[in-house]
Amino acid sequence: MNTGKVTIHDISKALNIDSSTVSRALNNSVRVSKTTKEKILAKAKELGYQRNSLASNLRTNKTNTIGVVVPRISRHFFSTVIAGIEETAYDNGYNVVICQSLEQLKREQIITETLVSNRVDGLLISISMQTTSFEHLEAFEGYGAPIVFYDRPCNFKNSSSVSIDDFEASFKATEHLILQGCNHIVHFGGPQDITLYQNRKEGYKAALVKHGLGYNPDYFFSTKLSEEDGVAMAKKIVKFSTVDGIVSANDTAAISAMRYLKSVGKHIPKDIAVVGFNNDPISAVIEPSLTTINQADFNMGKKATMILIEQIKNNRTTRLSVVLESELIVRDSSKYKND
Amino acid sequence: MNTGKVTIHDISKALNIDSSTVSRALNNSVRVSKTTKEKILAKAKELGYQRNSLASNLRTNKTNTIGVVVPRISRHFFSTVIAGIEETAYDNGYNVVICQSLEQLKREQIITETLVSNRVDGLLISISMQTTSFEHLEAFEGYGAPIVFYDRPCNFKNSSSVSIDDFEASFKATEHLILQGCNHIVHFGGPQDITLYQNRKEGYKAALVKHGLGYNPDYFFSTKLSEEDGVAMAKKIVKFSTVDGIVSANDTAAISAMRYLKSVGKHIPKDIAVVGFNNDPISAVIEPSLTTINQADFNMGKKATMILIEQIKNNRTTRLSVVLESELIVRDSSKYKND
DNA sequence: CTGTTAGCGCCTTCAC
DNA sequence: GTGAAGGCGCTAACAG
Repeated sequence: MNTGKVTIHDISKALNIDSSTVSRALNNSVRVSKTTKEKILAKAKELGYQRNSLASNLRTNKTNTIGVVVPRISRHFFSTVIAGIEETAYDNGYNVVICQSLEQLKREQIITETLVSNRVDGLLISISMQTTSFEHLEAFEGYGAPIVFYDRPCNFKNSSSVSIDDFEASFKATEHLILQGCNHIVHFGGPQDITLYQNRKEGYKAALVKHGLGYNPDYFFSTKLSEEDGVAMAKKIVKFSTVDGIVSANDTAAISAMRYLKSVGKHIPKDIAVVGFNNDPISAVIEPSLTTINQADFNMGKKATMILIEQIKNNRTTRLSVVLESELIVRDSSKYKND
Repeated sequence: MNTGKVTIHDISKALNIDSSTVSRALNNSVRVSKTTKEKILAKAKELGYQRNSLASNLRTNKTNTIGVVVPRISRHFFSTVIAGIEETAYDNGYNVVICQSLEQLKREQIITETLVSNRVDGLLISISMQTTSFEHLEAFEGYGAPIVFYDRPCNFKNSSSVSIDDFEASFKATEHLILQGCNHIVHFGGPQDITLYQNRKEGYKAALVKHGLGYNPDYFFSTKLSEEDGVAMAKKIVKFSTVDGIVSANDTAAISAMRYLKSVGKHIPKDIAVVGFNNDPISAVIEPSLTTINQADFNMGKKATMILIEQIKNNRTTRLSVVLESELIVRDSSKYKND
């Protein structure tokens, strides 16, 4: 085994075949005879040849790599999206570079600059919560790399986006509780300057109205949906003894609220039914009674990647906006009970 | 703004300065006058120049990039390790490429081949559960890239590893339960052909022996520690009405067992105390009574990266084995109760 | 301080 | 089917 700095020229010399032929053989070109191809492959293996993608990418001006920017990989929703991205990318012969912005604009800028300087063929990005301007993304268009936004859509030049219909998802969740017999449904809403959370609130309202329940402002909360917020809201609810349902705009608040409610003797879901978004399976192990709205996570990754690859291949950036259907997952809370 | 294919030569021509000087200026070399440096930087900005790292890396034969192979990013333990890796890498001017093996050898092989062909400067890897031979890692040594194993140590050439002392962690957990007054402690063990799980079992035994409780084979289970395994073991425990403590070799089994036990009226932690490894914070929201052994996750990432960078810089691969201390996190189950 | 020269490893016309 | 030649964009001697 060699020291590893083996190049096509080493193979070329060892075999007395020109390096261009070696290159062709290594790329499985049809214009090389089967016998020489075999000879070359054998020698390459013997010498421990390792292709240098830097050189080849420089020459061909493409990297077969997709850059992915994600706010935080540890969030269940995002790691599932990534799974969908990776599957689709690998199936189509692309590599994936995953980077976390940690919801910081500064980091997002550094990351995207690195991706640009490494000339990824395209970008999949869910922008950070701090991101309001998009100059750092212009460089991608600059060298012809298409951009697809996922989950957090953006109006940026000719870029496309894939997301879900928040209004519809929230509507579905609320209607589900109504059909279960809930009459006093609370909404744990997020910051109302974010479109996504506005839409979730509107979906909640629309479902109430449709079923003749009417919207009660006392039943609407707007917080950052943290663990603490969940507990605080649960405490308020205990005072409204009539509340029999919660539609939470995220999972964190839903779960911590449930936990608090149970600790004070409220039975879930008999007394109060809860719906959250994108619950980690681990919460289902512990709280099977928590109903979930699935944001089409895996499919979102697949769809976004498919669109991106299509644009890379056809060398164009046509604006495209895909809205995926959300899915209501109702768990069976009796799973472990009837043994 | 240009189409983006701007090179140093374009700047060179526009300014009538040689491209080598442009290159130096762009790299902030001291051997360029301040005035020309400013002129060059201004023109670069004006033309929308974007450095091509492919070319530069090819030339310098280094990429300033660390490859990271992780079994699964969605697992809380690993995503925390990654946070530690990223922080350390960025602070030292390195980029990070994260790849998931999904515990599959096949994928690990493909991933490492890509990392090699892209000539990462070093590798951080936690091998997949399927990995028993290491040929696919030889290419790294081949071109001089050091390897550091984290969490799952390996005897591979001159590579280093960073892990925790599983024996000590398990011992600590078991002793903790004993000191709480538990006399009949069960161990949910993993596959015993894996050293890690052997060590955890031995730590459990040693603590029992130290405190004069003795090891009872009926109290030891060996499974894959899945959710279903957790429930199945919990069911068995219910039959041993004496059991008052569980040391689980992972979190999944611990959590699902707890859930089952509670569903059949066992109170946690009064009737049965449970310790698991690396619980996701989400489980703490729902089950604060679950005690946790923290595998020094963030620090493991930091430490492994520091070692790797040190080896990259000094261009050597000295075998190093670092064992980090684990930490017992005892939660307060009354957190939400006394309101 | 700046220019000249050469080449990193690979691929791709263009010949033959 | 194979070889010769040139260059992707950048940097590192070596001069001056």
